Amino acid sequence: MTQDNSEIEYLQNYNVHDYQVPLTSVDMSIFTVREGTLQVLLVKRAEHPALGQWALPGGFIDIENDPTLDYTAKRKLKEKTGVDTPYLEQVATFGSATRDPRHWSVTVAYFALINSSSIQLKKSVSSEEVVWVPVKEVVNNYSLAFDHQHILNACYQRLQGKVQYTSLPIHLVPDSFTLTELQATFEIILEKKVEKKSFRRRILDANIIEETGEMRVGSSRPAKLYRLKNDSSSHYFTRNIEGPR
Amino acid sequence: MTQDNSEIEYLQNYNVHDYQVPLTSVDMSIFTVREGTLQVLLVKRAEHPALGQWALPGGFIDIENDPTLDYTAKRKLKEKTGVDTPYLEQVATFGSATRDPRHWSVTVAYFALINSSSIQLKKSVSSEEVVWVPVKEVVNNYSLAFDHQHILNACYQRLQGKVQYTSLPIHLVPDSFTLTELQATFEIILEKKVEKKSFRRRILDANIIEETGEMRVGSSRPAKLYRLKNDSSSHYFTRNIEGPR
DNA sequence: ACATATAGTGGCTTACAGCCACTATTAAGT
DNA sequence: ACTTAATAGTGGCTGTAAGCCACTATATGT
Repeated sequence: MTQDNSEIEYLQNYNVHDYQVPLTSVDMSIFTVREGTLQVLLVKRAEHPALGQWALPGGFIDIENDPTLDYTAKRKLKEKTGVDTPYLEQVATFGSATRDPRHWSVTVAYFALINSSSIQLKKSVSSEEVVWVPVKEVVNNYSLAFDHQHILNACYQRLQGKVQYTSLPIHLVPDSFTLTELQATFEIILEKKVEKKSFRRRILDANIIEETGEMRVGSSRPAKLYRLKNDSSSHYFTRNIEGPR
Repeated sequence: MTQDNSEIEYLQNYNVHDYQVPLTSVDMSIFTVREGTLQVLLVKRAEHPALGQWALPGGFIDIENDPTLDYTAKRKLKEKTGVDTPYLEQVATFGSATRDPRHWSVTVAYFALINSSSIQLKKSVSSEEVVWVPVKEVVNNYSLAFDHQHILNACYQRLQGKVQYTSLPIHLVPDSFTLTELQATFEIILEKKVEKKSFRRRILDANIIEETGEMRVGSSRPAKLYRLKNDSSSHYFTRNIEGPR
């Protein structure tokens, strides 16, 4: 069915402000692994409401300039970190009459994974106060603005859950990495040890990484460096990683 | 940090209509298994825009009366089907400048699973035209309003994906069911045969159902009837179901 | 009684994760 | 030069849950 005259007329007379609509925003958990822990980026709110409180970065959709919701998320990420091509995943949407003191409000939560070598970039981008904080610390003894604690929890649980059966942590290590470094990243997120042999079999059999030809040299036997293969997205395993009992 | 005077003042002067906000709605894929296929409920749009086209049931958040987004979804479901306590899961949120001709628009997609014995109820609830259509048919040769085809696809893929490692189809069979009936439901969604013995082991070992004590009698050996155990949510298996090669 | 049909099981095979000890390869210390 | 420490990487067995398929069990219909 195509547009007829009555539809054209309807659209001409349509005015958004005739309706009560919720506020709609995007909030993100930007994760990285630094200093041996999973950390999340927080900003200190520079405006009302919740002025001065720590919060997840986010903001309203820019109706004039954002073509899509994903674009809004990417824009926010770039504003805070300077990072352009992260792993970005939509997690869930939270909406209620009470989560924002201003109005009925809806927020779409995303998480982004950026590797620790990208995070230099963030410093000079914005004048806001911005910090990296270990997720565990935030979950246990921080108080974030609005329901951001709850949102962060949802993002963290999604991440932790997916690490059981995907190769997501590849996006948290630098472009070239050793298997031991990758395993350590898995262990940090899972909060448990992973068995070396089965980990290596799993990753190698998945056929998602390739040797760079280079080696990482240190104070002992050098290790092969790998990179992500086609830059294709994530691999899904058919079994969960279990780890030693 | 608690509210100070400047925050109170800010909130008093706040007016939603000073800002450009997107329209925000909820759309749902309501699934059931009927006549041996997975079907989805469609409504014929009775209003502009896309008047007369088939669409997923959904609508705007009722700012005055809906406390949460989930409530909006439940309300819509009840309006269309009369069903009160379905399995309801949020799938994803789609937002762009172009998906609705009226305005920048955001929609939160849910799917609901209801069992085939509940669907009597739907008839008299609303005067709108409402139909059950096999999902495969819609995906292949229907044209739905807005981006609803795309939304349906996302819901369908989420469902199909989760059936590999959860017990979701329990919500698509009547309150008491035989293992063979449950297996058939899995097979319909997965679009492949499932091996009888391993299916039964898997479900029984998960400890999520219990015998009712009754039997389903037919034209051959009667089968034990089971019910969902604690009404607890879904079980997650650590391995995907594979099915015969 | 016997055929038919579906319910339900026994017991082997297969796939892949865990386990753990063994070998390999480097830098640093003497 | 040789030894030690340290981390990289592997061989080969065990364990778990899925697949396979033939077998038994229990009803109805004639």
